[in-house]
Amino acid sequence: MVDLLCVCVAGVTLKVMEYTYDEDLEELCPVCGDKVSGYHYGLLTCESCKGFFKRTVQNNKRYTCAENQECKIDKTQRKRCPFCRFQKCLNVGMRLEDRMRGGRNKFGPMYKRDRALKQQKKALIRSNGFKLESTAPPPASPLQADYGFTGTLHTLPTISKSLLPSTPSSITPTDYEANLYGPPSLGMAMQSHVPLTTQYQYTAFPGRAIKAECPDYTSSPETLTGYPYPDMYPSASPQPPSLPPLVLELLRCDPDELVVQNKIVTHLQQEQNGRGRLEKPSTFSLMCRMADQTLFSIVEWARSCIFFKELRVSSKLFTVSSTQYMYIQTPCSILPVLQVELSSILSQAEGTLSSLVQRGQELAARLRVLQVDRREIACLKFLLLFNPNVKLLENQAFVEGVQEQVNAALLEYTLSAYPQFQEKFSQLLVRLPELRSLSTQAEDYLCYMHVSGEVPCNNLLIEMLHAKRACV
DNA sequence: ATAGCCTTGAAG
DNA sequence: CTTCAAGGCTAT
Repeated sequence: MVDLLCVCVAGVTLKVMEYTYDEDLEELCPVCGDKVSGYHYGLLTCESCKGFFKRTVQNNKRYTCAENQECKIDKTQRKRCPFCRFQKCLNVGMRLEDRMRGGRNKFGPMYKRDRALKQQKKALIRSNGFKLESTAPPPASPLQADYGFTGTLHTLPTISKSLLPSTPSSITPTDYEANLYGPPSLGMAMQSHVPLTTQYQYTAFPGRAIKAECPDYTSSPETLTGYPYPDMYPSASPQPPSLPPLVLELLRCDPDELVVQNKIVTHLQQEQNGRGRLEKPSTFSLMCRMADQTLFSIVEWARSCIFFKELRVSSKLFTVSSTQYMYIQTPCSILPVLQVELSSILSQAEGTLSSLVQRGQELAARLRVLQVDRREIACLKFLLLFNPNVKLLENQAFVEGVQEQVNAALLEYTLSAYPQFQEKFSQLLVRLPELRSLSTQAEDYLCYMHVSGEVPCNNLLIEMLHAKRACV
């Protein structure tokens, strides 16, 4: 249970704006911005860039750039510098991998997965009325001319199907989506409840005087999967202490870790099943995909949570620059299910990654010592999401208000739940900067890997990265 | 050389 | 059978 407590940090900025329906969701060619005509050589591109890439490779063309090899490529200027155009083709991920005329080639399963990913994104946007603002493709970096063409595309580790827990053998797009959004109890819990949005004005903390009757299931420790009340700090009475209303509310929209974990595992299995067992394992790629799925869960959570909804009403465009977001338990509990040993990651991974994992584990260990329970985790997540230190937020006052409220609720809770451990509150808060710095390090690493072309394309993680660079 | 349209043909 | 990306063709 709590011994599985572990931390996954996503260095993430969610740039969110109210979605207007006249804005088209159509994809643009990542090379020149023209209209896409389908998947070509690994990704969605326009007809002309497809033809250009084909000609270049088929006829073994060599171009030279008259400028500094950093020409802008767009629809009107794409003819100007074939060198830079081809460079961009490679940089955005066009590949000639064992292609064949007609039919489905090796890219086939990848296209399918990519489509599924886009479906997810669309559904996310539709369902919450937000648009995840993703920005232009990565800046064309001066990579070696012979960059690419070798397997950065198919590097997911082979996960033996037979060893994994059983999953539905096939998932239709509909099933897939349903699976993504989980049981209705997760996201919908909010809507079926009293309109608490009015209860928690950011200016006024409802006050400790208000004691909830706690009719809710969240008040019963037995139903809190994974985070039982530690017996080490027994409260005076056999019944659980009543929770501050805000803590209750935060818990209510906090998804069950196991459910989240299951969703991610299922997705990874599905991916792997569509991929076959031939490909070589790559730890990094697996972790990217894991992180990517974790992100979906984060977005899910954020959109269903109380204060986030408030923000949306009060501001047209804002950036939840929660740069640091803690996700509990993900890698350490998922990896064993996937039959991947953490130690093997540490040995396989090169320096930076393994030091990241190590730091994460150390932090997790420190949290473990604190016996963080589920209610506290729910609070910590909010404290990370609504981070007033990030100046990009428009409604600074609101964010600070949230911080204040959550802080107060957490303090109240820890004091009443763990009277023997008076410093628990401050001990918890002291971990936040560590989390943030780990998150930043993870982000930098991801950025570096992305520039080197190592991150699988069409990764939500990367989109977030771009969104962040764009608004800093 | 470019880019829009056409044909092919494996996979579902 | 249909789908749809790779490759071919050709007016610009």
